[in-house]
Amino acid sequence: MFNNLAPETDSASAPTADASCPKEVIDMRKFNDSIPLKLLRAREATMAFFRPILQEIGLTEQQWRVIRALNEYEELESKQLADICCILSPSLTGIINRLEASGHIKRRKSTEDQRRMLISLTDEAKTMFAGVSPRLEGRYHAIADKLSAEKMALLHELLDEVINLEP
Amino acid sequence: MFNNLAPETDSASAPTADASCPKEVIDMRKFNDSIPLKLLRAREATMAFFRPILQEIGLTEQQWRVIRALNEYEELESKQLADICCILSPSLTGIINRLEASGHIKRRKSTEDQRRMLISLTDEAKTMFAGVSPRLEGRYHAIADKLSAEKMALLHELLDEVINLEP
DNA sequence: GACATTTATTTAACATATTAAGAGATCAGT
DNA sequence: ACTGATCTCTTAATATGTTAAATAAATGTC
Repeated sequence: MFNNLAPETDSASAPTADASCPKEVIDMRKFNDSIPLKLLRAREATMAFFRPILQEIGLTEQQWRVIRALNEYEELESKQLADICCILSPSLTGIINRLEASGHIKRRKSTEDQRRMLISLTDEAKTMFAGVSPRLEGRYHAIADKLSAEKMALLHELLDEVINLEP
Repeated sequence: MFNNLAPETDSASAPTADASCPKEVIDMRKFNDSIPLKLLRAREATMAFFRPILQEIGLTEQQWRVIRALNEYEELESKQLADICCILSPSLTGIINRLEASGHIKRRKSTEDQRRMLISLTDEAKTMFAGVSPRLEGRYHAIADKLSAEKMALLHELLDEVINLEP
């Protein structure tokens, strides 16, 4: 039997601790124990520290990720950018277009391989990045402080291992 | 899905080790050390275990999350579902509509509060869930095995702490 | 050197994320 | 009972996620 019944009231059954879980389904994880969901929630929790600042400067998470990568690698191909930023190519196409239209990035074609598109930040974007980056770094430190540096380091290690998992 | 960086060909600058990094910014994290990005990558890595199965049955991640929650809580309000599944209400509206159109869920209005929409699985969806769930559980165990149960438990603890962080 | 095969990027079609605003229902205080 | 605030859900507008397919340039093979 796979269905475990939640207690029924009319409108809502709260996330019950449910101590009456039968042994046949003892290994069945509860909904909230899902690792992918927890990773999603954890990401939301951390992004909550940065979102207000990004919203203030009118950039989305993904746009900032692209700008941050370009600030570090100077010039990148579209595919490299997609890999680094964890954004699929079709999504990146739109992001690049909008960032170019807003004057944050510039593009040129590789002279060797006409397929490749090389992307880099404009001077204005570099200046903007330098101005905003400290504030975001501050929020990052806030996270590390609240969690403790030790746990933060441990989390990094574990996440690296998870990232390297392959089906 | 997200491969590593391709080797540099054109004029693209590699992940600059940049020995000339001044001390003022010695604590500036490299791009790939961002916790939100790592959480995103880790989530991708884990979802890679499940995605093929979900694609096989023609359901998206979010749709499956909703179905999984309803299977556990039997009947939920739209807002409860949004909270549990970590999906914003406007997104959930569409998901609910599509899941209803495809015969996976049914909805009724609360008799007490005409604002509230109560949602539950159809019998067909319950049967489908019971059939597919074991396969997904198997993939879940594959993750736990590759990572080790101890690290898995540790990761759960750390993620719970991160989730409870507040700006 | 013609040809099928790869590779980088884009387009298309649909689903979801995000923020703001709107329509209805309920509740609080008067 | 009346008004205003609050709550639930939906709609709207824009941006991104996801898969498949198209385009064009480079590569490999015979």
